[in-house]
Amino acid sequence: MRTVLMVAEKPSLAQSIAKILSRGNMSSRKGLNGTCSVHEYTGTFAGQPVRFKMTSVCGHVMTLDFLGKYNKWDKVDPAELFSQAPTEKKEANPKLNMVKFLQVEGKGCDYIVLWLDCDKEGENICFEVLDAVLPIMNPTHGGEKTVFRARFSSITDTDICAAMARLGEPDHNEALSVDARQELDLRIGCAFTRFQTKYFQGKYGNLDSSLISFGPCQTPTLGFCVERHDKIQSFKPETYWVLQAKVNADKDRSLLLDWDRVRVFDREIAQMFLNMTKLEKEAQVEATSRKEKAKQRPLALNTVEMLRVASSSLGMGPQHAMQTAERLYTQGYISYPRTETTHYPENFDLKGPLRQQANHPYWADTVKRLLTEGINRPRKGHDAGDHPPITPMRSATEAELGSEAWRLYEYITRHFIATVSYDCKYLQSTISFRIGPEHFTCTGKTVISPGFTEIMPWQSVPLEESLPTCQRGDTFAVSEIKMLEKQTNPPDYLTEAELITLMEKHGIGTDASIPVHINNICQRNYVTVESGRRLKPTNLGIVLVHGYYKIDAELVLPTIRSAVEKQLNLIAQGKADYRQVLGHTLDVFKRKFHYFVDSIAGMDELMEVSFSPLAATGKPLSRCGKCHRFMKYIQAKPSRLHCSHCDETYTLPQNGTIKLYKELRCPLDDFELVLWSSGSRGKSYPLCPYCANHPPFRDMKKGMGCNECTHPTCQHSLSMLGIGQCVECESGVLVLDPTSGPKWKVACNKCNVVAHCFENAYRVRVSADTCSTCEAALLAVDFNKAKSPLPGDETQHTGCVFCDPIFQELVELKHAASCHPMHRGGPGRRQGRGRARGRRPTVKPSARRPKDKMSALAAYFV
DNA sequence: GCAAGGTC
Repeated sequence: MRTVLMVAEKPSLAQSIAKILSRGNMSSRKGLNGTCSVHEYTGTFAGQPVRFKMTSVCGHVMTLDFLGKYNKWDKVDPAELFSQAPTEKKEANPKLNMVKFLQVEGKGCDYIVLWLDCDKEGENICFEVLDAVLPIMNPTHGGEKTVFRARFSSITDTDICAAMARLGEPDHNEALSVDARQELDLRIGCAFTRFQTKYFQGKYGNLDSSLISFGPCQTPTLGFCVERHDKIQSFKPETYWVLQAKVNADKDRSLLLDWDRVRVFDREIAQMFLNMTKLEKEAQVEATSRKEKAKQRPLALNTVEMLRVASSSLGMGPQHAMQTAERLYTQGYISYPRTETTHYPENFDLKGPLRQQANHPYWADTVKRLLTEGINRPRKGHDAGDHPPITPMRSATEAELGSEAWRLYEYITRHFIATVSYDCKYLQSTISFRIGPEHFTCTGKTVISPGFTEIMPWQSVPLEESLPTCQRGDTFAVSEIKMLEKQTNPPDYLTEAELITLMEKHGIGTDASIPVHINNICQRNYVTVESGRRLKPTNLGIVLVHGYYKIDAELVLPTIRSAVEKQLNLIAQGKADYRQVLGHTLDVFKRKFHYFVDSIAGMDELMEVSFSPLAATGKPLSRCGKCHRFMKYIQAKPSRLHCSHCDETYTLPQNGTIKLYKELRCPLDDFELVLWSSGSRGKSYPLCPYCANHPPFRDMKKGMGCNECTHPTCQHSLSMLGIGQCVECESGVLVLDPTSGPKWKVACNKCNVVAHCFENAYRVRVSADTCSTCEAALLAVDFNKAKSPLPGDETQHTGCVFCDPIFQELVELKHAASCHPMHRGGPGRRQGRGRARGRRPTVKPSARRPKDKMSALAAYFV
């Protein structure tokens, strides 16, 4: 029997499609990556009995990147990234082993049906799947067609079955347009980002961002926030005047009337109107009206609307809201949370999910009434052909979800119930008055039936006192008429919800990527989130956007994305050649890039105002090995040392503190050593600023400290302080931390394993002798007489940390605490001591040879 | 270390 392989874009879709096509008669198993499942069933295909294997990928299989050597920032001129630098496709998520998985499942298959999402990205993934699978599938049977594309516009029985009945072919042009987009985004984004980052970081010490990034989505996103900031800055308040009148409605009630002119900006004119009206005793009713109005029930919920409400009403940022929604989805509480669609499919079961809410303590009454009296037909929304709108899938309580997830779930559920509820109906009454020659109006709203606002109380029509009944010609006594002086107010900073709306409107990002872009501009310190989730640009954010405006406004305008997308659409429609469009667009941006580089002084002028030059930043810390003057320690990210005399910058390890290490010097280059520490519960090691940036030996990499240095005789090196192989990781070595006493530590130089040992010993040294059992270096430990835990009044003992029975009591294995609580812990403690008995690290003689001039010279004197 | 797009 022949086999048909079918591939969807995500595991959840593979399951729903397989369920529909097999009519629930399938067997499922997990694939080798543990994430994707394979659903199998039998049926007919091309007029023959076949075995179907339905599975999925997890989004894109591949991602685009530069060849490895072009990812070295200091070796490649960013301008090369526009054309010379070759790109390659890499597996998007190596952990998922997607290519291997597809090949294992695709081996021996005769046909393939592609069920990827029906958008351009999905079309592109079709070809990623084909690239992986076609080479290992069975050879075709005499030119017979073997590759099919299923096109569906919703995940419903009818649609899926119809798609299966008329399979087509994948659209290569659409896929190519995505290839072009990927290459453009990569080349343009990386070139600008690298140039800006290097240029400004090399000049300023307090930029407080480790990366000055640029991108066709993130930069316009920042642009929106700065645009609002500029409006606030340039706002000039204006004084205006309004007339306010009060009339007596009943014995003890007065009505406040609104002036039909609203306001005037000239005091004298306002005064004139006041003079004309203030002597009037009565207000004449000129007209009355009563209109029934409706406030519409909401459209079915899609992702962006959910994110807007999460931000504005729940105070939950988009990234966090999305994570929460995804968790609710995987736990089966809500439907798939990434969708653009606001229209329920025609045969969508609305009553099923509603019934599940019928006993919920918060909304049972409303739901029961809807079920007995009949639900309302939902409004016609937009069908993007992706997934149905977001709906609750089963009832839940706050206790089982936890308060954060509950609040989002509660909103989704209330929104869903509201979509099948009735519109809110209210009566709007208006009375038009005349006082002297001036006209005034009074309006009032009374609710006739609350409809959906019962389940969405925050949407209710505010309660107002009803207006008195009256008719044309009636008069009311004027109780007060006065002139008020007011001022126009500046707009406030952009709310996250407003930003989402702007991004959606201009086509910046997608429902899935909008939260990422917003998160990016926060993390890069371009904006901060203020109260009410308003986004206030930082100095850095403002300077960047103003700089782009000055040099080339197109770099920050929202049209930067849509203009390129227009070109890409031509590829997708087969109206333009992929190579030509790509080449042309790259050429345009290459010119923009060169112009930007040439004009960077314009942005730099703005930087100068807000930031301080490297030489003026930081505190003197340690001495340079070349000029022997003090270098300044710049704490702001990325933390580094700067020698203003030599005009050199040395980057330091991040996320820790740096101190001077007893004025000790590196024997290779004479630089003073510094001590890096991740905190009292973490680990610390000395490092040479020069070696960390210019690794002295072949087997050393950038950023390494003395605990990884293979210098044969330096007292701080791995060779002198290393004890034995790490108990947990593959390549690490446990190294004595010479600064840790009296709470001595031995820490792995690769992972976060730390052993606390010999508390209160006053001296711990690594001996030249090794353990006869495990070859680890022996430790010589000296205690004070009073504090010695050693047996028989001994104060000194030399032994192996792993094997010595006396030492075993004095050593405790732990993991270093990192700065962020999320990263604490690390791999679990192994059973027993694992392969704790490590060899003493040996250094290959070839590795000892110093590599660069400076250290070669110094090594000569060692 | 960089983009934006999928998805987990």
